[in-house]
Order: sequence, then C-alpha cells, then structure tokens
Amino acid sequence: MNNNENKDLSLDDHDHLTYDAFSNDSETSILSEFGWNSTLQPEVRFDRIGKKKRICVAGNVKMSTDNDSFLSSTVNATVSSSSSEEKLSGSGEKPPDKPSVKGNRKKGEKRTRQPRFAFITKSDVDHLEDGYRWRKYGQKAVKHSPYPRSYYRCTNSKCPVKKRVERSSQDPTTVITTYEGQHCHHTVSFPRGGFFSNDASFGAMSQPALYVTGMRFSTGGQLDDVRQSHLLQHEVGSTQLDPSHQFLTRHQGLLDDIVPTRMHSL
DNA sequence: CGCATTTGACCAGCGC
DNA sequence: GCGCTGGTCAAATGCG
Repeated sequence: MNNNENKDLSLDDHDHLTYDAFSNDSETSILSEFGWNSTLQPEVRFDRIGKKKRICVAGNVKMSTDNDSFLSSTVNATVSSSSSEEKLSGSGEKPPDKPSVKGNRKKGEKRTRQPRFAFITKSDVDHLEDGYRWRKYGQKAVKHSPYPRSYYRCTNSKCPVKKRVERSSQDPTTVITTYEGQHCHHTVSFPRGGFFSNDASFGAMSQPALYVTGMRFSTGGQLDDVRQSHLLQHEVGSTQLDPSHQFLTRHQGLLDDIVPTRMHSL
C-alpha cells in the first residue's frame, strides 16, 4: 500500500460517505462501519495486475486515472427505502398476476437500490465470465456515450442479482460492470453445462483468471484481457455487502495498481 | 423445442 | 406539467 496519507472515514449521514484512500490501517474501521467481519479470509488469487490507476468512488461512482482523463463515469447509487426485494425477486420470471404497472412495482412505490459495486475492467470482452449465469434483459443507449449499456439478471429465478455492463465513452477498452444485490445461491453454474462450487474448483481451473471471493473472471483464456482489472466497490446506506466488497477492501495491499483516492458524497 | 438475445415500448424518477 | 433519461418488460427472433 502506497497511499496512506489520507485515511479518514466519516459518515456524513445515512446515505453519504466520505473517506480518503483505502489503507490497511483504515480497513478495519471501514469494514466495521459497514458491518463487515474483517476476520474473514476470502479466497483470492490474482495472476497479474496492470498499471496504476486512480479511481474515485462515491454515492455516484466516479473513476479516473492519474491524469484524470482516463475515465469519468457515473453510476447512480441512490438509496431509497421501499421494497426492491419484492420487486427484484419477482422479476426473474413473469409474475402470475401481472399488474398494470411495469416492473412488478405497485403504483407509487419507489424504486429502490440493492447494494451496488462496480468493477472497472480493461477488456475487449464486454461480458466477463464470473461464474454465474446471466440473462440479458435489456439494452439501452447511454447518453453522451456511443456504447450501449446492457442489463443482465441472474438466471437463478430466486436470485435478485442484476448487473449492468457498459463501456467507458472515454476509453472504449474499459468495461464498467455494476453488480446490484447479492446472490442467494451458493452453487455457481457456468453457462451451457457444468457447475462448480465456488470454493472448491478454483485450483482446477486451467484458464488464466481473476478470482475475487468466489467470483471468477476470465475471458476464455486470454489473460491479457483482464490483467488490468480495477476493482472498486461502493456502498451507501447498507450493511449487506457482496463478498467481493470485502475482498476489495481487505486485499488492497495486493492490488498495487488500484489506488482509490477518495469517496465523495455527491 | 427450449433457452437466450434483441429491441421497441412503457414506466418512474428527476430536473427545469 | 413537461421532457429527458434510466430501467424494465415482453414479443419477436435467433440459435443450438
């Protein structure tokens, strides 16, 4: 870890978080702020790590490189208080009694956000294999970006997890994957046959890959596609976090290329 | 045939 | 209230 000078953590209010720089010294307090158990030992294996980047994350995610020209993207992470669990858990399959309102959301009911975290990945491949099966359910053009944003849902009908995949408009080689929610199932399946338990099979995998606490990232054997992976996660107003989040914070020292500098409330 | 993807339409939230 | 944008639905289509 090479960036220890700024490591204060403060919660402005329930929904806003501000801190400077991950560090080994501060990780415990950060974790405890979010209710994480810092004694966990998540599995992690990294084959290669790319060059240094500076990444900023906040209630909205903002990311950039050292020269601040690499990437500047925002991910909406507003937190509200109504029942997204209901909505999400029921949306994997078509609900039997379809209401008139789309999205299985009652009228007047606010849209809510599950815990979200964003992975910033240098890759030619949009949809990296992460060990789960995903079904694409939408694609939208993104304002100020020539690249569309794709929406995926976990194919497990009971699993509420969704993810968005988009490319940075400023650096087309950069893929921003935003996960929302937590998988409710332990077994990880691969597309089109076969599955493995997410803690037993890593050693047997032959393809170069990134492993992040049960999530496997590969691009069909092309390690170069993923070697410059930059991970950052943010969480606002919740203690329910994906294990990857724990990884990110706990193993900052392993990720010498990741230099998150500041988390802002916006 | 079953499942995944594409894509236009619809809806909610937000800013003005 | 209106328009814009993000997010989702669902029918059509494609593919193995």
